[in-house]
Amino acid sequence: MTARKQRLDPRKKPVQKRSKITVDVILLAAAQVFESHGYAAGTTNRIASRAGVSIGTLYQYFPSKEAIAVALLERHLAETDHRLHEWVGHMVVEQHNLYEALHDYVTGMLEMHAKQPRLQHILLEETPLPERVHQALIEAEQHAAKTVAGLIRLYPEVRSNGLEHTCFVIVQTVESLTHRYAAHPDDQFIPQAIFVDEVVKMIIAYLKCDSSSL
Amino acid sequence: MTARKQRLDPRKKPVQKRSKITVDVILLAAAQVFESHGYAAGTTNRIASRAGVSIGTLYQYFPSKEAIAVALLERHLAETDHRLHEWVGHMVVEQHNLYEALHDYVTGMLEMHAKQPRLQHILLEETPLPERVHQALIEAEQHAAKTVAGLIRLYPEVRSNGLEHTCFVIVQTVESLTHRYAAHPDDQFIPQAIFVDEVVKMIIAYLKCDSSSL
DNA sequence: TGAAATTATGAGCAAATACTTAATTTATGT
DNA sequence: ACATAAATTAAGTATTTGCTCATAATTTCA
Repeated sequence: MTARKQRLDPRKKPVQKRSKITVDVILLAAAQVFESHGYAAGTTNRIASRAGVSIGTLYQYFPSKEAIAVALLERHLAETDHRLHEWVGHMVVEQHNLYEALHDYVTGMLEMHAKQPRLQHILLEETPLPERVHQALIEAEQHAAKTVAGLIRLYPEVRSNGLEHTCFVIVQTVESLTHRYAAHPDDQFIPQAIFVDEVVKMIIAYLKCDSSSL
Repeated sequence: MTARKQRLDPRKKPVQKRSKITVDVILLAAAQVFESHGYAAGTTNRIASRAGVSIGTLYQYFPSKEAIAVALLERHLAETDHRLHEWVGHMVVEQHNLYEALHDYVTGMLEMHAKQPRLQHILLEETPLPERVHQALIEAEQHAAKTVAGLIRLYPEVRSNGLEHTCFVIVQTVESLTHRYAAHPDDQFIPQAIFVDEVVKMIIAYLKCDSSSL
């Protein structure tokens, strides 16, 4: 439970096929254990046991419990980034209008967050993460904001003044709302289709609005 | 560390002035300790020590560590609710236009979340809370949505169709965005005034927009 | 005053927990 | 086949944690 955190690198990196599988199995088990027990109660022994691997093996490839959580999160970050670029690719190829483009974006983010909502929540909020991971998260978000801005800028109906701030708010909004919606899928009284539509409507209105509208 | 959770009620409720002070001191200390150590590392012994009270005394008035966190959170919930009703009072008395009203609302929520952002984050996200607390949180949010809807409805420039869903999205948006903004006050590259203004602008645009705007 | 009720004490327990290490098994390449 | 490197094992350590309980101090009120 204590933060010893002496070792920062794993003792071994997997070189044989066997151990690469072991690492994968451990991460898979960790995801399941964290998902069903939370971070604090997701003990390393339980993870090892679930992976069908001895606790010693686990500590060969992960220097600490924290390292496991970080590895899991990095995976998720990479996937989100991949998803975003996939979206950009689609937008460039197919000629979508603004509504369709934003609809795709919001839907994609919602699906992203809906995948393992509890695990993501645990990793992002319940787990005390090292500073560098927080930095990485912030940078990823800023990168996303720029990417979105680059695409949105192309649509003529979008007002151009203050687009910097506007896109920041939009990315934050989509991120927050989809995260929130996906995190509590049960106690929502709005169906997903309507929810996505409303969010898109709000963003479009925001993008078009005259800034002199007191 | 373990979740024993046998006892659900405190052994004693404070009846003398002395013990009432003790309870307050414990809660104050708990807030400080959680804020600086997080939930897991915010041990009951540390809380008692910080409060200048023996660990036994702490357990006279709080049956478990969890109970302390819940008490702290209930305090915060009550304050939020108070704040909301105060806002409604102001709106009814003074005749604000839509922009002013929403500006007050967003600012109020932001101040609310900015008060002890780290503590709130720890209590809301890092702490494993019992189900009934989650229920209370959801109910509080729905209550807030209805209150906001009741006020917004009065403004003639607001479109009337689908206001149910619209207000749900608005409350979620304000809640999420202010929470997020307040949680990471350092790494924001948008000043607070501009942030609030942008959010209000978005909401107003959303409230006015024609729903047939593909 | 003095006895009953309330409040405070803190050493210590039982139950974890993250992690180590010495020994063993399995794979690799020649 | 065989020596070396890689991978796995699981019993065990040191530490921490939430919490109890027997005792003592203080307050209340007759």
